[in-house]
Amino acid sequence: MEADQTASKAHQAPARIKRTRLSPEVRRQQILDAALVEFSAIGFEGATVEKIAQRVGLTKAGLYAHFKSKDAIFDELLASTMFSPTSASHWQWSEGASLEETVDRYLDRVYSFIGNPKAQAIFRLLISESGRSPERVRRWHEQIFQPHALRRQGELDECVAKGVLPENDFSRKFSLASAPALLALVTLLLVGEQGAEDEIAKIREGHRLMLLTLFSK
Amino acid sequence: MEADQTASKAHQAPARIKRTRLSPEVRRQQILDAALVEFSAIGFEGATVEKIAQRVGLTKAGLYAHFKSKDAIFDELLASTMFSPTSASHWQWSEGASLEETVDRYLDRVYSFIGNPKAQAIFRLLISESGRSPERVRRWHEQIFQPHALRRQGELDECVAKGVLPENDFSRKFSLASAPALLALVTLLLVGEQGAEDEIAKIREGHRLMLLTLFSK
Amino acid sequence: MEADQTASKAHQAPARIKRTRLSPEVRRQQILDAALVEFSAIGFEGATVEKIAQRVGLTKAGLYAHFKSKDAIFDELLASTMFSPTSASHWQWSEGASLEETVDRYLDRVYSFIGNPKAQAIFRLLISESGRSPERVRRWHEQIFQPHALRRQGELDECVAKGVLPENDFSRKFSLASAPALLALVTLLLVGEQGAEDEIAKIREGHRLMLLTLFSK
Amino acid sequence: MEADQTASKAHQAPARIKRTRLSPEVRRQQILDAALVEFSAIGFEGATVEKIAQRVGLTKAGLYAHFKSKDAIFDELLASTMFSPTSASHWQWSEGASLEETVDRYLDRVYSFIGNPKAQAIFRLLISESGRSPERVRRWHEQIFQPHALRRQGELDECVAKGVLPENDFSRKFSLASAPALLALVTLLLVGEQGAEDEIAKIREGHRLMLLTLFSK
DNA sequence: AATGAATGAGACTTCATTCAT
DNA sequence: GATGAATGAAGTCTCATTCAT
Repeated sequence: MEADQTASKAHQAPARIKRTRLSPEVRRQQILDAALVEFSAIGFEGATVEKIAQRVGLTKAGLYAHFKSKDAIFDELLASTMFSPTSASHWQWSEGASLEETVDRYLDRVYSFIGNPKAQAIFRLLISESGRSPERVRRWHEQIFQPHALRRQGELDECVAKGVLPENDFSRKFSLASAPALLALVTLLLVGEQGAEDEIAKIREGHRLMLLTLFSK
Repeated sequence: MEADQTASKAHQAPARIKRTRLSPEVRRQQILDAALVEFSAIGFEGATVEKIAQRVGLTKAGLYAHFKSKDAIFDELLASTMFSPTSASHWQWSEGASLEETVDRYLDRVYSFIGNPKAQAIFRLLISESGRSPERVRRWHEQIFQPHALRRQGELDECVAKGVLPENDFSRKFSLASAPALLALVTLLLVGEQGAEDEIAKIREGHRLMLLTLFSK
Repeated sequence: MEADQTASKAHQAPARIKRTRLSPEVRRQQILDAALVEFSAIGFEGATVEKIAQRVGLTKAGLYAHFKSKDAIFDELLASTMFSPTSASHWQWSEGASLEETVDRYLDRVYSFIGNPKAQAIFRLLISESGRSPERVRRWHEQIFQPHALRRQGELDECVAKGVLPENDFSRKFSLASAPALLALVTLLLVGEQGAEDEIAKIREGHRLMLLTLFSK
Repeated sequence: MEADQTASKAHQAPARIKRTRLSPEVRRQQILDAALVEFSAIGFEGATVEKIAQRVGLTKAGLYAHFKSKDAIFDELLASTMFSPTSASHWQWSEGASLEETVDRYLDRVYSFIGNPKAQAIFRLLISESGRSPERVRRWHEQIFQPHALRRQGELDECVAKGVLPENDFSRKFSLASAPALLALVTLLLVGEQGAEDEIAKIREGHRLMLLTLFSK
């Protein structure tokens, strides 16, 4: 089956890069980057070692000098820190900031995050592979996502401590407050970058109102 | 690569039965059902026609008497009405129901829906294939999902009309009010049925509070 | 592999004929006719029972009511009298005919014969299958072609007896005198009906001169 | 359908050899050679990539490293110079040679040529595929055969210029003078090497007389 | 570290043929 | 006699992986 013509740009042109000799670490990282794009675009089974290699400017055999198998690439990909959704803080307290300012800053960060192709790729890959490799995905959730979630919650808690946000059921569970952003991300994937802009804007606006309402007082 | 041992039960050893002759309508539906399970479990590329056929109790060639190609199965799957998330109403107004009762009834339905393996399969498939076949997924969104969303919003509107729910920014956009359920669905997929129960319960509880807060007054 | 677009017209449109109930003999003959077209066009291996059946307005299974197997069709085809190159006489003596008249009458018949799509199909089929089934083709040569050759030679002999043609080495071997017609037939197959007209005309003219020369005196 | 037991020797059980690594040029040529044998023996559709590969001592996948598809092999086969009927001259003038000597030398060459299994294979393949791929065969005729024919005619012309052969309608069209050899080739294919010897001898004898007669004076 | 020819396994698809209706 | 669903075998092609260079 031919994939749609309109496949996302990120996945186009695995054009053969010039042959270069690079340090192992750099190569490994290049390969992981390339693999993320390919795996996310057509899934683990659909992706081919050949294309991943091409994307890095290697032959298949050359790639095998760095990774034992396609599977090993996938494993390392899920384990890699690059797979942490983000390291940038979302909820950031700043001296004398109002609730509105804090919420708007949060929205800026989180909607910028979901617009990031890499984040989209990671999300798609995880959902896709949750069927084929539930164990690995669960492991990712525990080892990569949970710590990330703790950091996010920690940020929120600090905002509460500083009095910028109220202490209530909603500030106690950051993920609930983020749920609309997940809706936006899913919409983005299902509808595509182009068609989703309006819808995303609406979701974001609703998200803003919601946060202001839930965090009011 | 072998998929994890723990792969969801839905995706297991199909049993081969003796040669049976069925009407095209029945067979086609059987095939679509089987295909949904397989595609969702390992993606379109990973799924094999052989297994889909086995699951239906047919040989590969038998399957090809009903569908022109693997691709055609996928196409029809996305187009089939069965792919409409659900036809049961979510927001249901009833004479003299309180806000709490209405919200609880909604939560019952929506969390029962996301617990449904078929719904999970559809969601996973759509996200997975949004990379490989964005056009087809977009089409699904337009032709299958949008009408569904309109029905849901219509239900909500009726509750507002009957005075059960207030008219405000949140009742005007049902998807916003559903966002936490999406979070629950994603959590379910990433963590697995077993491990996610507690988390789901927490999300649901937060969801409930959120709705009561947003719809209060 | 897709065959050329330009495939000979004779092989086009195996359009489904209306379903009719016919006597076995008629059906068998229809099937043989259809099989000749298909076999000749793409060879025994390339031809499909399905298409042969369609061409007759039957389903595959229906065809099997008349022939035990694809192979049996082929066998009967080679054995059928229809496979005799022609039953019309080539060399025909007539009272007081001149050499030129006799030769021209012969040329009319033989060049009309090689222009006949059925004759072309038979020739192509025999050459093609001489690799796959040499035994069967040899049998055809013995049992179908040789008698035919004898008849042709008999006709020639009669012309000699009547004094229309001289008795010499060339009148003793009709096939030698026909060789240029074979050249024309092969040219026709290799170049196609359209492109070969001029060439055929030239060959025929040469053929005429040759016969007049060899049979002169 | 099993082909006859008596299928020509050229088309028999290929032996598998250990893994060998050869240069692309060598392999490609090996593959083309093998393909000619297989295609000619059972036609393009009947031939299998597996057998062609085996004949070369490769696996299917190995073969696909050199050719994109079965079709591509066929294309290149028809285009390859090896497909030129022969490069050796047929009509060769030599100082003071008599007509008889010149004719006999010609007959030696041309009957040796049609006895060559490769020539037979090419002829059979072209006739067979003239149904399935008329365009390609026509192209072969134009680009490969025509130049060959010109060379042959040129040789004849030189014999005329040197006074060895007369200038007349028959020396002006070499193909006419060759027609009996074509008859011999076709007889060879239809009857088989063994059974045709006598017949071939007779045709050749007739051919000789014919040439001497037509070229006399 | 890198290549490219080679491999074995397996995927999709087609087809001659059967069988219950 | 005819049908259409079903089958088993086989064919083309792809792909992860190996190995000699």
